Amino acid sequence: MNLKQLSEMLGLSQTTVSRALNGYPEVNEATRERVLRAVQETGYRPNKAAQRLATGKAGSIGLVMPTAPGHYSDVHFGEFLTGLGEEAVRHDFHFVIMPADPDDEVGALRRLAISGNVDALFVAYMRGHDPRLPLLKSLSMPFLVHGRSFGIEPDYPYLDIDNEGAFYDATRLLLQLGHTRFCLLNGPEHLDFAIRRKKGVVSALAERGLELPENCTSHMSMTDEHGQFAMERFLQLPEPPTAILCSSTVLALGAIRAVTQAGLKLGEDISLIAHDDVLPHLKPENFSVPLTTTRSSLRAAGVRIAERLIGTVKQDGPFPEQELWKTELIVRASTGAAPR
Amino acid sequence: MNLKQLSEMLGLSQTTVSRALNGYPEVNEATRERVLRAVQETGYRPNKAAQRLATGKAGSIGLVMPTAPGHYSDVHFGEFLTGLGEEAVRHDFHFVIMPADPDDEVGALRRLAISGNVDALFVAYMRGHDPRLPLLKSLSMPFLVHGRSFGIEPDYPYLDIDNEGAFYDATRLLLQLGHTRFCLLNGPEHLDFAIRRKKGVVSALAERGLELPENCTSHMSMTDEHGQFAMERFLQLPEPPTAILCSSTVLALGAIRAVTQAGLKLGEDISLIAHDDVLPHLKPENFSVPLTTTRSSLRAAGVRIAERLIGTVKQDGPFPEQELWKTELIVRASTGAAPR
DNA sequence: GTTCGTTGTCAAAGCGCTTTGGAATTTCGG
DNA sequence: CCGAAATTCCAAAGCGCTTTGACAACGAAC
Repeated sequence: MNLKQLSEMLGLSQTTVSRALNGYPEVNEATRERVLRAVQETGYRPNKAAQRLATGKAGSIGLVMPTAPGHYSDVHFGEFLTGLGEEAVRHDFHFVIMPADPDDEVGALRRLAISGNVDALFVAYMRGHDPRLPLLKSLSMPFLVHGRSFGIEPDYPYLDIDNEGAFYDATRLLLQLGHTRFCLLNGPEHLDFAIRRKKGVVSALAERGLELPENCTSHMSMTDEHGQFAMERFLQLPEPPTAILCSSTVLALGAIRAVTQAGLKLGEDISLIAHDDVLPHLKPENFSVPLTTTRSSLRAAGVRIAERLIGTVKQDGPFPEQELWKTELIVRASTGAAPR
Repeated sequence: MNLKQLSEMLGLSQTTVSRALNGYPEVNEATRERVLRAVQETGYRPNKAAQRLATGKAGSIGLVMPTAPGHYSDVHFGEFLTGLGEEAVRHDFHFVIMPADPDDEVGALRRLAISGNVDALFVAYMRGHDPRLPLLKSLSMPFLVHGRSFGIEPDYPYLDIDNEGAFYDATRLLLQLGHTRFCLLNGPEHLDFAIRRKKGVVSALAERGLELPENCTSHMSMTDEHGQFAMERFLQLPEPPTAILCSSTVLALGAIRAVTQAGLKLGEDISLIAHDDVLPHLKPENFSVPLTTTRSSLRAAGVRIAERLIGTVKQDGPFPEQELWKTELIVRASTGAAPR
């Protein structure tokens, strides 16, 4: 069933039917009623490809999903996507997901953009000096960035959380509890959030005249295995840390395993604060020792990003170009006074 | 840059350029070279919407992502998607993801299908007597199902793992170890895999004249919280179980917490076997007591499904219509002889 | 009774691509 | 050197939709 058939069936022209469907005013209410009823009965749906070809829009936002053999799927990605989806479904938008090797993000993004398949672009996993940003700016297509790119003038639309502030606050709390030997379990070194979180820790320590030694920070993709591995290394240092900052509850899962296996008590021998993306399957309050966390819902960020992006495409704006969300520091049992 | 401009630039007709690009034989090699070079230089890419309109194909497979406020994002979904993506990227295919309320799966699927935006459909989270199956069959569009639908003649293309066999084998192992009191921590009741796994357990027990009482099975979405909650209930039964079967390592995570908090020893007081989808962030060998599991990689299934689906669209077939993968039963430390 | 807005409708052009049916050119056997 | 076959290219139609510009039909206004 296409427009032509439908209009013939109704004895109307395609124009009139199209207008009736798209809510144009210059069509008789009775006629519109009749058309709408026919659509109900026949189950007619406009062909999106044709619609896109004609209008240049088709209600889709594009994103690149990093994937490759050997590349870990990221729990955080799924959670974020759910948030995007939750909002998109309300507007009958969909996503075009282009899987791409992480080494070819720029190429994939360009292909996606000029494929004429999407109305707007979304990018995440920002890096320092991210090469996608110049591309995006040159593309004359709406886009929105989750995170920011350290080292590049923030003159692009983004939504980010205050990573630096979060880890600054967390570090200060641990300092107040008397800790002096810190370690940081961070995400991959090149990623923007990792850079900023480290910065937060370093500057809080600096205020007390302390440093974060190179061998007390570890950068890795955020799996529990990596967390355990790194924590084991930390515990073997000549002066092992008493305070741990951790970029994800997933990392914390592994790190805590290492702590326990070393016969240490979390919240007594070792204090730990993790960043909590509010992953539904991994709640900090459910850890055997409930975790003190800096919290910001990844999913909520997804919802908001979809909202802004869709709004931009539909020209519902204006939206704030930049948003920086504060995180909450929630104290639970994994932090305690430094052992003496 | 579009075809017309490109062809004018080259002094050729659109036809010739199009043919040169799409590998048709009736074009001079020298001409083809020239066209290809021009494409390189200009960065020309065909408009997918136009291509789709003209050919009816555009290299995309559609899937519905269940999502709603309050609906848990599912780790398994992300992992599976990564597998799909890994294969799709090799063929320059992409996904169109339509988010939809779980209550409106059928409607969303229909909309996606007749939107003219996808070449093939993929569905997962199959239920018993799944209403999407009749729809899919009536749609005259290639599709592939992950899982099966209990109660419907399996005359549709699917890829599934042998859920019943897996849990049958796991139960037998526990029986051989002398266990007699079993509990099953299962996924949502209406889902096909849950139905079959339960069936596997029940039939293995039946062979020994045992039953699985109603209050010894629990159906819920697979988060660690639910796992813990259900396990706590099981442990309060008048005759608590010594053997646990568990539909996911995520559930196991919570269940084990409950076991530990009850002061029981895993692998001694309680034996547990979980199904392992090979989630990279949750490896059974990394549990404090390494987990005995039935294993089948969800990601590998994703790769295979994409391979078949893309092959079908490209008419590369023939592919087997149905595939049933065996799982591996891997014994680790979480299973031991029944306590006496 | 003519003119002028309104209102409801339509025919046709155009979006960027593929593909059909033919035309122009080249090749080659006889 | 001619006619047929093979090669190389082109003009135009068509995919399903939106949108522009125009046209009847109808009162209202002069």
